[in-house]
Formats: sequence, C-alpha cells, structure tokens
Amino acid sequence: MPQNPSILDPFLRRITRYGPPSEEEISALVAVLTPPAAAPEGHEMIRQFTHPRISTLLLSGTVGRVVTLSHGAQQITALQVPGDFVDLHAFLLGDLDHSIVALSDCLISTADHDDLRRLTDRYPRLGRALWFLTLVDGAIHRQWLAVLGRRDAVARVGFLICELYTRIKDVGLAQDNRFELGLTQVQIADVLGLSAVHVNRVAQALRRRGLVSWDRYGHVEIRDWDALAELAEFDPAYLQLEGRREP
Amino acid sequence: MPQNPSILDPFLRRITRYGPPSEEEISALVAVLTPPAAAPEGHEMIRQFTHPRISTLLLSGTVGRVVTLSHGAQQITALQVPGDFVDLHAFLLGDLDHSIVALSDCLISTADHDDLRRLTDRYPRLGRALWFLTLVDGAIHRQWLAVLGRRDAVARVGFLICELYTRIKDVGLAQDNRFELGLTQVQIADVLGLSAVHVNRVAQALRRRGLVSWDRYGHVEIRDWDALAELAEFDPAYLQLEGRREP
DNA sequence: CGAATTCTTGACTAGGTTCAACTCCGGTGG
DNA sequence: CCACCGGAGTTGAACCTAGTCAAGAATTCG
Repeated sequence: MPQNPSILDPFLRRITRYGPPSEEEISALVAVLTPPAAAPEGHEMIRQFTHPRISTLLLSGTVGRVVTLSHGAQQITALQVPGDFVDLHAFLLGDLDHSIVALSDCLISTADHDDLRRLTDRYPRLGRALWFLTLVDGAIHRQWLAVLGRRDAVARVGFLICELYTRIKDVGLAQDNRFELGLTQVQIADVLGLSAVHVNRVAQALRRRGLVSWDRYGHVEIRDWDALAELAEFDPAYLQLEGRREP
Repeated sequence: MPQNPSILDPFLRRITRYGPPSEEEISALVAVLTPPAAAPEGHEMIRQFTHPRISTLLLSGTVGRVVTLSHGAQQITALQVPGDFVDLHAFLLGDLDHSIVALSDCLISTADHDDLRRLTDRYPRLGRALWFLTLVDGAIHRQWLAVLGRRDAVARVGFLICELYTRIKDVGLAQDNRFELGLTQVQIADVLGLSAVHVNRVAQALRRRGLVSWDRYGHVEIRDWDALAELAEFDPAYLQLEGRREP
C-alpha cells in the first residue's frame, strides 16, 4: 500500500462515485495495490494480443489504449487520466485487442487479478463499483464513436479539450479552465482520426477565434467554455460524474 | 420464464462463454427473465437521457444504440444481435447517453434491475459473467473507433459485414457465409459515419468485385471471405468468442 | 554545434458529401 | 384494377473537407 495517501486521491474520487463502497471495501481494495512505480513516456505497458495478469491504476500522467493497423497507422481508442484503471477490462477479457502505452511519464500502481477475484467474490458491491468504472469507459467510447462518425475536425478537437478538462478537473488536478494536455499533435491526430497536419491547422483556428490558448508545452486554457462546448456539442452527462446511489 | 427454451439458445451460448456460470446460476438468471414480448421496428425501447429500471435481452431481430446530435444527424454506436443484452450497461449507469431503437421487428425479454442486483450479490461469478458481456461491448466499441478513425469507406462496409456475420453465426443463426443483414443503407451509413449515397456506391463496388452479393431485402452472401476479411483487416479476436475459463 | 522532434506552412490531390432527379417496389385506397 | 404514395435504392455533377507531400522554423538535447 502506497505510503503517501494523497496520490490515491484521484482514484478515491472515482471509486466513490458509485455506491459508494464502504470504508472496509475501499481499504480492502487499496490493500492489494502495489506501491507507486514509474512508467516512462513511450513505455508499452501491455502489448496487443497478450493477456496480462494484473490491472494497472494510473496515479499520474497520461496513458493511451492504442490499436495498431497494418500500414503502421494507429488509433488511440482511449485516453486515461490519473485515477483511472487503464486496463481493468483485461481482468475478465482474454487477449487484449490493443496495446497500452504511457503517453507521458507516469506513476502507476497495480493489482493482481487473483486478488481482484477474491475481493469481488467477498464484496459483490465493490465488484459492481469496478464494473461501473468499466461502463463509464464504454460510455466514453460511444461518445467518441459519435464524434468520429459525425463531427468535423474543429468539433473533434473542441470535444477532446472539453472532455479532458472535465475529467482532469473532476479528480482535482485542474481548475480555472486550465489544464495540462500532455499530448503531441501527432497523438491528438491518432485520437481524433485526423492527420497531424490538419490538427495543427484546427488548433490555430481555435486560437485565432479566441476559444483556447495552447502553448507548445501542452498548457491549455479554455478562454470561452460556453462557445467551445457549444461548438463541440459537449454535454458531460455521459461521464457519469453525478455518480449513482445504489439502493 | 419463457415457455420455449430454444429461443434462449443464442443467449445461453453467449453467457456460457465466460466461466461458465453453473447450471444453478444460469437457471437463477433465466428465472427472472420475462416471457418473450414483441418490439416492432422503429420502437424506441429507451429514450436518450432517461434511466431504465430493467435491462433487455434481445431474442430475435436487430437493435441499435443511437446517439442523436443537434442537426438531426444520428450515429448508431452499437448493433445488437440475438442473445445480446441491449442495455445491460444501464443496470449500473445513471441516465443513458443514447436511445435504444428496434431496427427491425424484435422479440425481447427483460430483467428487473432489483433482481439483477440480488443475483449478483448472491452469485459473484454470475456478476462477473454479466460484466464480461459488457466488456465485450467495449471491445467492439474500440474496434469501431479504429474503423471510423483510420479506415476508408470500402473497408468500413467490409468490416461491418464480417463482424455481423461472425456474431450472428456464433449464436447459431447464420451459416455458409450467408446471413440476414436487416439494415437499410441509411442505417448502415449511420453506423459507419458515412452518407447513405456513399454506402450505396461502396456496396455496388463490393458486388462488382465479387466479394459479396447483397439483394434489396438485406440477404447478404459473402462470396470471398478471405479477400473481404483482408480488405477490412478483420480479425475476430476482439469478439472474445474463444471465451475465458475462470480459474 | 549538430541531431531529433515538434510544429508550421504551402500546393496539390482525393475521398466523400451534397443536392437533385429518377427508378423500383410494395402497400393503400378509390 | 389501377392510380397514387412513400421508402429504399441508384445515378450524376459540383463541391469541399481533409489528406498527402514536401520543405522550413523552432525548440530541446546530447
């Protein structure tokens, strides 16, 4: 169990959205987590088509789920922020359909699948809380399908910025419409299904219109949230931040 | 509990992929299902932004999860085939981020969320089997993100045909490379993020190249599976049809 | 200082959209 | 029985968003 409790804060915020599990359940879960470990940028934590025996909790940094296609093209199918399990779905699935890659320098903690199985046997409500987390991932996937299927490039970039700010703020790591994007334009292109060149042009357009400022280090400030959210048709309901009180 | 056991066969094939749950667990689950009921084509089973108290098992027909955008544009974010729970994720989520619509005449059975909660309390392994089903949905979402983000129109249509045939065959409702597509070209366009006009042109190209035959009633025959699968880069691993033996 | 990334810009191209008209078919009602 | 209607599919032409290719600027790092 990690020495410094504060680094778990983002995760505790997430897990208590559902239910919440009792103190006892949360303690039991935290007890099976390893101490924080470093995962440097570019590290492939799990390789496509393999089956991990542990699940990974992201404590800081950004992680992506990456599907690699034949021509070398990549699609990033999910972005994880601190407090997210990056591969909780692998707990029950067989071989994974994607790689998991650290997109920046990260701190992680892991939980053994055998421990998770014992925990969810003993505490069914905790199991549902974990299930809930993977269902939110699914809700995000669905929104992104609508984004990739039916929105133009400007709305896609706007949506990504709105979503990431909302998620990072939700775990207490952003405020005042500023956050650390921490993605290169190439990586953004791989999330949005665009070319890097076009992402660059769209970013400039958003800056020119006064919607965001965005420096080369990935510090983003949303200067006009309402306009950006409307442009992107962003409604955070799908993120399930209101949580859910289980009867 | 439905009188005719055979109509549950597709579902029983699905649920036993994981684990499997014991006979007792499966019987307990089947016991809380309502008898089959009809849902006519076009019926909106769940409306976007509401919270259902039941989950729906699809027995026959095709159902879609539909996200509606502001300009009236739609994106179908998931297709369900017989044996799928169409809204099991709503069991734990709050308000739903999409509507659920019968895309053809359907037969359905439902389970009350309170019953599901009791069952998953009593049988944690059954809970994991249901969780597993929602994780497969997520895996399909991820593949579709890669399809929409990085593949051209011909590959998208090819991929859809390969996936639906594989899924329908898996539950015993298709064989010999023939199946009932049961979607109009407009609906296909809403799945693929294309215009209906372009879907039409792509369909003709696939027919001309001898890869599929495809009549106006939605009867599809895949005439050259290998070529189609290669064109679409379709690898069924993500569907998790091999299942998973829980230790 | 040179090497490597990332970002930026311009010119050209292409895949897919839009709009509009027309066909084919099944169903409906006079 | 036929006229009409509506939905699905089909076709053509014009347009446009985003991709590709290629080169140059800016920054970081060894």
